[in-house]
Amino acid sequence: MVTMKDIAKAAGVSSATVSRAMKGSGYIGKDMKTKILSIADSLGYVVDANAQSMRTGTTNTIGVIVCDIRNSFFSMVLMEMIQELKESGYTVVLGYSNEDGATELSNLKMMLASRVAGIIFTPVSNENESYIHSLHGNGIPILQLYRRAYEELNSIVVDDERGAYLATSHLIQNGHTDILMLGVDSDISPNRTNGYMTAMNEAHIPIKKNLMLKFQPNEDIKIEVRNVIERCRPTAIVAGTNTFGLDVFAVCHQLGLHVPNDISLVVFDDVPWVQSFDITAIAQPVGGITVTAIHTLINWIKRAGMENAEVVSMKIEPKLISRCSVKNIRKIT
Amino acid sequence: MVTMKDIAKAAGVSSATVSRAMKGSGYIGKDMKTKILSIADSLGYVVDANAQSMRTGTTNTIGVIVCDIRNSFFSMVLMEMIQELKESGYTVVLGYSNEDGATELSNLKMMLASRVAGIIFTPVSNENESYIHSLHGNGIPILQLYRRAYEELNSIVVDDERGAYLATSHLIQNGHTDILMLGVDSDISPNRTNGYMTAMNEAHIPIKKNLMLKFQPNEDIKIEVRNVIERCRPTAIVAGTNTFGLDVFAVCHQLGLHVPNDISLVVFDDVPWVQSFDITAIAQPVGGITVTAIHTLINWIKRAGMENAEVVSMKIEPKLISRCSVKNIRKIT
DNA sequence: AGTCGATGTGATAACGATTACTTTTACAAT
DNA sequence: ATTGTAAAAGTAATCGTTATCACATCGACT
Repeated sequence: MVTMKDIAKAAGVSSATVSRAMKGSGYIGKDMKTKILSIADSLGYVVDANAQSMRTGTTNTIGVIVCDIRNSFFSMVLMEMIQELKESGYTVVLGYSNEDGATELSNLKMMLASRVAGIIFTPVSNENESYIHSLHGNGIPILQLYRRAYEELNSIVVDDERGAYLATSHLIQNGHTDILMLGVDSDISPNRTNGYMTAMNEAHIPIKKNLMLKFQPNEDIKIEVRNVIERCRPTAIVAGTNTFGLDVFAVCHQLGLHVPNDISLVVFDDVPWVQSFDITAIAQPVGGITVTAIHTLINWIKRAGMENAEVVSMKIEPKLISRCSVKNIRKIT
Repeated sequence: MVTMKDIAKAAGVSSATVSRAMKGSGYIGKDMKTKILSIADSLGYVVDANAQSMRTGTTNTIGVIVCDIRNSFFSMVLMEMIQELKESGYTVVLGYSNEDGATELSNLKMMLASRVAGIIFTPVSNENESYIHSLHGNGIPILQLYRRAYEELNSIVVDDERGAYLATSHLIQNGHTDILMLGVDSDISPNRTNGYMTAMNEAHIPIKKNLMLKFQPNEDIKIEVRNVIERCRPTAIVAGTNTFGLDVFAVCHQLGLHVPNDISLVVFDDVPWVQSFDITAIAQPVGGITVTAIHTLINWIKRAGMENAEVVSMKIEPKLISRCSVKNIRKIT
């Protein structure tokens, strides 16, 4: 590898001058600068980011941990983040927690070893609290995205409760009362089922416990959903994640049920397959929220040292996108 | 941040001893080792991977560049890779080329700056040849995955031509002759349409040029597909990527056509939505190929210095998974 | 003429972990 | 008692970059 020393030798100057030419900082002669840059270019010089960060004590690396890449929603989020971070000059170190706390922890440790300048992650649970705190104590800005497991940490989330409320209300407005809610079971966000309950209560529809279920985010729920559909015959379903929505379709296919004629469906997250199959969806604003998250984090990084005591906790409004997967079954009056 | 020096001071030894205790290499007393490790633990010590790599001249970082994360297939590939690399002790730096050569190049440069130990990527085109060569010249093992843009570089790909052949043959066996091929247009892999042609020729079915199309991998092909379907009324479609498959469904929905009754469909890549909607698919073996790719790359890294002149170029067999999206329209004889 | 300040460059010391080399210690073999 | 040898631990240099300090040059102004 070509180093600054090599360039210095070729240009007949010291490596300090080469450094100044590269960064454009400090006093550097105009001619010398162009000369050095052209030599560097011809030798194929590339900075050693590791050496750079060791000397400066800072890196331009951001750690990102996603909980589930199979869920297209998180793929979209990841894509947006990478693009935005790259534009801001950051390198992304990627971890994958697979909804598992221990894996999340080992990823966090790896990122600390890489001396990341900040971390964005979708927490799996709140079981890594002490470690997260030690990171925070080390001055590493941490941002929770889409889930808020740690109250005292910065977070940007979508109002899931509101989303479930919108979905359920929409179904109620279309005449449905036997609505199956496939919620996410997690000590972090029991919110989606709350929204369901609010909408049902508001419409004075009694809630049947058999129709309000909670599952692990990465659970295969086909068998249970099939049982519920056969036993309770709901006329509509709210799928709390888009993978749950896929499972619903698989079950409907097994049972010969058609959406929306036999059963209506609203799905969380407006991902490509949901769009192509024209499914009514609760859209979480991926683009906006992601860019906001990145810029927020970068701001925290830049004013390191300043105590940013205030915990930022943003909550973003989801939208219902009405498409063709909901049938109006209201009796004509 | 806690350094080895801090631990050394606390333990009353030199930092060299601390280093030996950490690595377990060289001569180190048993008691001293446990003592040092416990002190390190209580102080919350974490190695500085940057300092480590500067000193040793090697990193345990692998660069991964994906071309399209929206395509669930690549999400699955990425997920597998991260898990496998993590198990092998590597850190992943992620780049996203978005099917764009210039973006690919800037990602490659970033990775060189990070002094990655190796690169796995799905090339966009062969336009970055000279830069790729310079990386190779710098002794960085590079592996092309799923696409082979650079002949002289190691590659692991699936036999796309064979996949298209399987898909087309399957449709022909089910009585279809007017088969629309939605291929991928790229100077890298014109193979999928080749397989289509082979199958058609074998069955002595004349190929209509209107039915053999090529598109950019990330192109929105809905309008063109709609036009072709309306004009040519094919009875079956081979979607060369699963995003093309989604577009086909969107168009069918617009036109009121149902799969498989009105039109049959075979899709490339056995991703979650394809499984849930019970679509006949050409499955590329994600798990196997990915693990193979990782291990291959790690082997190259480990025996750096040895000239590994032979270019590894693996081609893996795709499989047709027969499901419910193909209708048998053969006349009963 | 002499002082000041602005500018250009060199020399050098870190950053934190590793390692070749050296020193010390312990203990066995002669 | 002396030498030999292996284990344990210390010393210091090194990786590539950059920040700090020092030095030199030049023009301008009192």
